[in-house]
Amino acid sequence: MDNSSGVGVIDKAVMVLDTLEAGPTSLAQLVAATGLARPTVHRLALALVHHRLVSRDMQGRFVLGRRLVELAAAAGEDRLIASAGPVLLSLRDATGESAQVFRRQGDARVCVASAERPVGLRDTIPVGTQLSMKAGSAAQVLLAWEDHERLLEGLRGARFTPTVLAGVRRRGWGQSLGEREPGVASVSAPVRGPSGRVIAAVSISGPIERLSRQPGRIHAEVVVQAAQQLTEALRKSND
Amino acid sequence: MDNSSGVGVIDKAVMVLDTLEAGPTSLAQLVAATGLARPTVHRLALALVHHRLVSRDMQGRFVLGRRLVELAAAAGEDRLIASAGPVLLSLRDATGESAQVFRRQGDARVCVASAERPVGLRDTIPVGTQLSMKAGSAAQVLLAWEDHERLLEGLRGARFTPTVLAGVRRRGWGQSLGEREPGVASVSAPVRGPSGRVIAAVSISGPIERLSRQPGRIHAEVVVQAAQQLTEALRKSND
DNA sequence: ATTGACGTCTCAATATCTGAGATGCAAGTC
DNA sequence: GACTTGCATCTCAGATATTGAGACGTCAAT
Repeated sequence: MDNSSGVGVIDKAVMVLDTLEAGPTSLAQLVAATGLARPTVHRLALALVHHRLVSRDMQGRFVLGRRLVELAAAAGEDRLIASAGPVLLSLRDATGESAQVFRRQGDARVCVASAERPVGLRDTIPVGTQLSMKAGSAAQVLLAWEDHERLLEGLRGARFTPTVLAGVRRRGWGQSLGEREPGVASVSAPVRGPSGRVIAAVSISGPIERLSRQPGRIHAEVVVQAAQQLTEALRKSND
Repeated sequence: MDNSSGVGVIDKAVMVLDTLEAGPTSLAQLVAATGLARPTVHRLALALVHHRLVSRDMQGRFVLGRRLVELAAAAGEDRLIASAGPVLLSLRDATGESAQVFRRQGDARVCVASAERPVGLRDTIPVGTQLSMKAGSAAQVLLAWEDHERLLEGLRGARFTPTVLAGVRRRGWGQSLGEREPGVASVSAPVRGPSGRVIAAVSISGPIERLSRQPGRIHAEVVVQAAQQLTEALRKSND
């Protein structure tokens, strides 16, 4: 494989990062592994330290830095949001309701993607909105597959019960009526990461009058399908 | 803050990565955000794409790349291993037994750090060793706090039972006698990440003759303390 | 058909990067 | 204590890699 990108300094800096992937590495070892001149490696490594892409351990060895974890988190978020767009548009059109993707963030859930029903009575949840983990079908789904203790902690003060969460796990989806806001119904299903763990929830929401008092009966199938499409899309873009 | 590292190309490349942290960005937007000349940004961005630190979405916009996730995973592993060393040495000395840290990897657990008892009858588990998730106190601890379905899946074919795992959750530690290997006893406790989730297990292991048929009764306290020290060390190095 | 915005490419000029060699320090050996 | 070795850090003359103005191609809007 041609390893030259056309920008020599970046090629060399990446050689340093690649070498550090194996673990803490002294300057001498970096020189040996990269084949570069010692002052060159020294200067590049210090530049990467300056930008927190690399740091130094107690023995002065170079190690990969925290900034990489920050950038990686942003990269992961990008992929979820990129994949969610078309899936939510399809779901909105199939159901005629607004559709969203939520992620958990501590004691709240955050809307990270949204496709709104364009006309008439509709539930509007702008991207970035933080909602409670104590109410709503998305909260149920984000909680249902947590470990026992976190599940019990999450249920404290919640508008739903352990029995409801057991139902969510059995059926693979959740529904709510007026939990987050009077008059609003919703249906949600889990998005799973490559390891199978629930990382997000796909939801539709709208007025009870239109979604009925059993919104899951009508809409669960397409919501579950949309969530599975998103799970598949994320798995594929890992390859 | 002085933003110049002494290597101009790296400074500029990092400006591009920093800008992309906010999400998919066109070339024009990168030019505006970085203040660099258009061909410069173009060349640097293509070089980062070449090394998979950046990629392009369906609209041709630049996005943070998958290589960052790979490097971040390595960075995380580095920190666990770096923090584990002194903790395991203390634990080995306090108990007189070999001490290890295990992480889960699919259907196996892997020893990522180890401090061996130097003399006499001892249990040796070299770093990198893969062991079963179906036997041993570390397997119990890595499994006990999983969600209900993953917990049930993990119990299939296991040498321990749901009742044993409930005890692990209640006490905060697990013990085993001859599960992984006849004549070997072990005690393990959970290491938790910043979100509180179990990410690794601290263990001691040795002959039943020395550890007794109730190794937890004697050693659980220091194993739990060692695991909590490691949890704290990881939390601190996030700041 | 024309215009404007954007992405991509070229290449002369020069600013940056390189790396040989020097220096400082710590650890090991005698 | 003196000496040697190995490693990290620093300097700076010279080479070259990088820069960015300008050209070109494409596409969407008018």
